[in-house]
Amino acid sequence: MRKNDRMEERRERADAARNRQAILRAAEELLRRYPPEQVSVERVAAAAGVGKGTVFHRFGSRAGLVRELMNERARELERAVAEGPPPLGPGAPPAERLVAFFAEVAALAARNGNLLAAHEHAVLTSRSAGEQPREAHPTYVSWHRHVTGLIAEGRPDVDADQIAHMLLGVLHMEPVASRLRAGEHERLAASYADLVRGLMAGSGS
Amino acid sequence: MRKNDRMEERRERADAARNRQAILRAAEELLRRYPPEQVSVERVAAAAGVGKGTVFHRFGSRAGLVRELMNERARELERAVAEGPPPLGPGAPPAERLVAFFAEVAALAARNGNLLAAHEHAVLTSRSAGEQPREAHPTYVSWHRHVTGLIAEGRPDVDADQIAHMLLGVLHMEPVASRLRAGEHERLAASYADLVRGLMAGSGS
DNA sequence: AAGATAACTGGACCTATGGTTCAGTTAATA
DNA sequence: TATTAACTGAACCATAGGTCCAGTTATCTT
Repeated sequence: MRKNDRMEERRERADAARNRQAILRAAEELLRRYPPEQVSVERVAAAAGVGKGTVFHRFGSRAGLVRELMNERARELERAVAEGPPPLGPGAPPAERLVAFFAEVAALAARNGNLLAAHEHAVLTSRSAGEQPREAHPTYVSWHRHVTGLIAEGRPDVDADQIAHMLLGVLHMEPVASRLRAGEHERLAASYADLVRGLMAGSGS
Repeated sequence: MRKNDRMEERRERADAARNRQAILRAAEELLRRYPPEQVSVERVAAAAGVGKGTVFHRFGSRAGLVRELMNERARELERAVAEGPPPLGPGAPPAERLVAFFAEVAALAARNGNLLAAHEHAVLTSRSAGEQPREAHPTYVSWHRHVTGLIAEGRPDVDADQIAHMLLGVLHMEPVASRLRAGEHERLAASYADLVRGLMAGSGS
């Protein structure tokens, strides 16, 4: 029921949009080069050329900032999964869709260095109480639903919900993440494939 | 090359040993009842009836304290795995040993509430640089070696090392951990069994 | 175009917490 | 009982997330 695009525009002033981008890009750059615990909000603000208050005004908290960064990255994959060509998109058998999905996720994680670790770090060091845990993150929810659905399709006898959590959680493991940062995402994808194919092929016992 | 037990005793004065226990038990109790971020070192010290400096003198850092707590818990399982009766101990086929191992680990984690999360939290919030990451923890190394060996035994064609990291990492997932805290460790164990049996039954493709 | 309005900005300030220091205390040894 | 080395704990420090608010500025209204 909004009048037009100008009303939309009014939501964010031109200078605010500029600073928003500057902050996001600065955070991205710093996180690419340093471990999360060395990237304080203040440092991000300085690199973006704004005050610390601005960052908190726009993003609410450190966690909010990192979350925004993750959303940016995850949107593309989300679309490919929902409506792209098989095996990632609809049409292929569930086992192959899962294998493709995890390969894609691994590649995404590898391309984005410390982002996952940064999110973990941000959630854990957030002092404002209202911080949502990782599993409430829209992207996580969406991925989890996708994986759960595919598992259930191929293996109606297992606890798909739980196993989906387990498989997705792997990305947050430090030993896994460090290899990801080193670019070895194909190795992770291969192991995902072994696990998933084994699971989907198995029967009630 | 030590002379006798008394020399051993000299390493820790009677009052120190008492306080050491008091600190450990206080931390344990607090972690059972509150999430890790609400259990500051100072609060532990107060509950144990000692000063904060004492805690740091004995354990080096927050992470050191939690690590000690974890070691206490893990020792028993480690022994059962190395020399206990099958299927946990030697003698059973690798797939069954893995299933038994993960069931045991899940039960251990469930019994100890927030300990795993606390360790994660401690490592991440530690400000002293020298903190070892989780995968350098002796217990983790030992578990990882065990799992790697069993996987390799049954499936020489997969990346056992990597998959072992993935399977062990599951315990640190927040959605998994929260269910664990709620006592649902059998559900986790069942899913572990599904994954492991599928993996171990599968062949090269 | 000018005034009104609401949003944006940024730096001073607050607070929590992990960690350090060191002078005094006390258990073990000879 | 004297000596010594370890233990203790309270005051202190540094850092980083988060809050505040007075001044600024884009956008809307008339």
